[in-house]
Formats: sequence, structure tokens, C-alpha cells
Amino acid sequence: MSRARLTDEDARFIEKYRPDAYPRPAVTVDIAVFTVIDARLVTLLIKRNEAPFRNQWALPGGFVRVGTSRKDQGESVDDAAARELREETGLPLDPTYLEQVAAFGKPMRDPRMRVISVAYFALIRPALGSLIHAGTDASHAQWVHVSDLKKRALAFDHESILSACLTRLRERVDNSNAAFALVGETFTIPELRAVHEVVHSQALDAGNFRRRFMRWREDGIIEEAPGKRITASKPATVYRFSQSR
Amino acid sequence: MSRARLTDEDARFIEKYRPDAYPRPAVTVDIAVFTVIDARLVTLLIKRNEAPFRNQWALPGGFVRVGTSRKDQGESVDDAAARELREETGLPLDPTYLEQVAAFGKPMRDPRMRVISVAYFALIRPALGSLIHAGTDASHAQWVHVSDLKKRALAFDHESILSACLTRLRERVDNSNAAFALVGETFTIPELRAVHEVVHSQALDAGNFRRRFMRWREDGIIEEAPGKRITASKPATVYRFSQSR
DNA sequence: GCTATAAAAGTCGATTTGACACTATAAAGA
DNA sequence: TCTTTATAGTGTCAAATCGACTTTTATAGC
Repeated sequence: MSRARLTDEDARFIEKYRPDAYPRPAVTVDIAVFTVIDARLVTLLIKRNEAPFRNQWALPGGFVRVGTSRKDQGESVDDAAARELREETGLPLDPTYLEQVAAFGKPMRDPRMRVISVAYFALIRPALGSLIHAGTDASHAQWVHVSDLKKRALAFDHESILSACLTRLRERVDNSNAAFALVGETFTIPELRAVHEVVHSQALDAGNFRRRFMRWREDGIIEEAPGKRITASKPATVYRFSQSR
Repeated sequence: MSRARLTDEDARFIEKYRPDAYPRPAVTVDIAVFTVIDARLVTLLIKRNEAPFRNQWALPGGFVRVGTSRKDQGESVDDAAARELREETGLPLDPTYLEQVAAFGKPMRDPRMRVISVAYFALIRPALGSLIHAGTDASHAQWVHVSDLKKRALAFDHESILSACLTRLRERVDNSNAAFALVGETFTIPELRAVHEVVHSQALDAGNFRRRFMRWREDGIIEEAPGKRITASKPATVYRFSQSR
């Protein structure tokens, strides 16, 4: 498919176009960041230090930077999500996994003004997860066990957003390569199984999971890595994800 | 989960808040409307009669109506999609199926200004599909065979949007009840099979599809309806979708 | 009535899945 | 050093599912 061309007429029209004719919404991104800490699925919450919902817990996120001219239209929504993630977590590197979930656009979801939010979910490797908490003020950012979320009241409609992100996460762990972003660069079969178990909060048969794993291996999705993982009992074979870009 | 409450402080803050601090994007909805006409999957395209991309084909859609005050924040994005669908198709009733697909937010996707678009796909029953074309100016709205889309250049990034909507449609036909929105209120097994075939553009084994169908029936998703569908050969049993709201 | 056609029903082997038993290998402790 | 314990890794089996295929049945059209 090739995109339709802009005509001279278009160019003239655009030159004259005054974009202030209609009121516009503010657009934000909100990100459900997941990782696994101590064999439990956790998500990052930020304590707001501004009204509205000051001192309440919310998902990390912020406004999409929109440029000030026709030529400079600012950053993409995806880039805004990646940037906010970097800024709020303080992580130097790109997230292992970042995917858009949906736009949330009910009126009055923000009492200040009309705000439409695009939700993302991000996955962080377990080892990095602990860094975030250490780096920032502990009272400002907090990893919260997903199983404890029911007790929490979140700002805005972030409970709905988080719920949608969780559903999407579970779907991706089952049917795509998302789970590999929740283990280390190298991992054992039981480690990967633990991720699946913790995401679905249900135990999986070790033998059956291994069979499934071996099919991924045959399909070239994962490959054996050198070394063995020393555990309290029999050492486990170590693997790595093949599509490491 | 209960939402966090607004405090008095919030109320005072909101009262003083001036929402014009940062530039905002325009937000639109774009809708891929699908139906089946003459046993082929088609989507509705609209010929733009304004710049940019004047006289080019585009997906139906339009701007989300944002209110002018804190109290009146306008319509929800979902409502905007339903409204645009009504307006552009002229159909009096609600669409049988309308689902958000994703937000498209790259800068420069609209040459006039920064526009973020939320994409939806809608499904229309076959009988109603023909009405639309008849009702509007034929040169203005057109049902296009999905298999012929490669040849068409569409305005904006509507080719990407349409492609994402098609992918989602196929996923929903396979794994949810979307297909029932592409047959009549009552339908036969072969009619429903034709929908699956046309969406995936591949023939399905009649016997195996029937077996799958019968499992849906056992699960109470569909139920037998009175009467028989008269065909050129053996009459077919008629069914209906059970969850008719 | 005969024929063509498609709905409807049935068959069969291959594959997948879930539940479970069994074996192998290391650490830990007596 | 021998035994225990834990868990990685292997194997088995029946049930469910799936794809390809055959057979029966009911109707329209000739």
C-alpha cells in the first residue's frame, strides 16, 4: 500500500489552517510497569505530589509533548510512554517490553479538564526492579503486589487502566514472548515457569510446562546457554531468548 | 476497588487550574466499518471533500467533541466513535459491534496539526450494509472489497489503521462472538461458516466447522430458532445468537 | 421420478493436553 | 560417608481436539 500524496491544494490549505477552531483534550500516557520481586508479580505506583489526588497512588505517566508548530508536532505517543517510563523509574535503559493497551477517554476522568489517556504496559527484568525503589524516594514510588491491589484506591480511573493492562499482560504471557522479559537474560525452565505461575497466580505442572518449553526450543525461540544454574538441589540447564535483536 | 476521593484541597486546586499551559493535540476517532456483501468482506471508505487529502479515500471518522468547561467535558471517545459512525453511515440504529483497537499517535500523521487518532472497528449486518450506499451519494461513500485494498492509497495513515483493524477483526472472529454480528439475526451453520471463510479468505471444512458450531450450541452461545432456511438443496436449520443483550 | 447439490451425520488417525509416576543429581545434615 | 531431601528432568497414558474424509439425507430443478 502506498500513501496518498499531498497536493498543492493541500499545501495551500494547510498554510491557512487555524487549528484553534475547536477545544482540544489534553492527552496523557499511563504505564503499568510490571516486574517480579520475591516470586510475586508487582506493579509500580507513584504517590502524586500535586493536586488533584495529591498524596494518592497512581500509575506513572504524564502528558504527551505536543509541538508548537505544524513543523514541530512533538513526540509520538509511544515515545512519550518510553520517556515517562525512563523519567519516573530512573532506569537508564529502554524497557525490555512496552506495548500500548488502549485509550481511556471518558469525560470527567480528570476533574481539572478533559484528559484522554493512552495506557501502556511495560515489563522490567527482576534484577532491575529493585534498583528503581532504591533510586527514588521510597515514599514516592512503590512496588505493589498485584494481588494486594484490590485493597488500594487509585487516583483517576487508574484501577480500570491497571485492570486492562493486567488482562493484556496475561494474554501476552500466554500467547507471545512477553514472559521472557520477566526473567533474566539467561534463565532456567523452572524460572520461566515461575513467571507464568505468578502472572496467572496458579501452579503449573512442571512436566507439562517443560514439554511446552521444549517446543519453543525446537521452534528456535529459545536456545541453550552455557553453564548450569546451581540450586539447592539438582542443577538446572540455562537457556536464553533467541531473538535478542 | 474503590476510587480515591477528591479532597477539599483538590477542589480548590481545580478551581484555580488554568488548562492552557501546554499545547494540546486534536483527537479524532477513525472507524473501520466491516460488513459482508455478496459473500465478500468489505469496508466503508469515505471520499474526503476537504483538504488535506481532498478527494482521497479515507476511513470514516472525525473529531472527538470536547466540552468547553470543567463541568462539561464533552462526549467520551467511545461515544464519539458511535456518533461518527451514525453520522457517516446514516444508519439509524447502533452498530451491532464496536470495539476500540488502538491509538495512533505519530507526529506528522496529519499535516495540519498534531492529531492523535483512536481507531475502532465496527461490524454491520449484511442486510444493512447495502442501505448505506443507497442512502448517501455514491461518489462520497463506497464499500471496498478488503482484498482490493492493496491497490488503494488512503489518506493519512489510514492504511496502517485499517490493517490493525483487520488483524483485530480476524482475532475476534476466531476467539469471540464478533462473527455473529456479520450474519443476520438468525442464521444457518453454512452462513456463519461463510463469514469465517470470507474474513480469513480461506475455505473451511464444512464438517469440522459444524462440530465447532455444535460446541458453541452446547455452551449456550447459540440456540435453535424456529423455521428452516430454504436453499437450492437441503433446507438448513436456523439458529440465533443467545446473548441478544 | 431422476439428478444435482448442499445440509447433516459419522469415521478415523494424528496431535495435543492434563494428570501423574518415575528417575537423576546435587546440597545438606547426621 | 551415608542418608535424606529437594527438585530437575524423563516417561506414560487416557481423554480431548483436530484435520481429512466418507456417507446419508432432504430438497429444488429438470
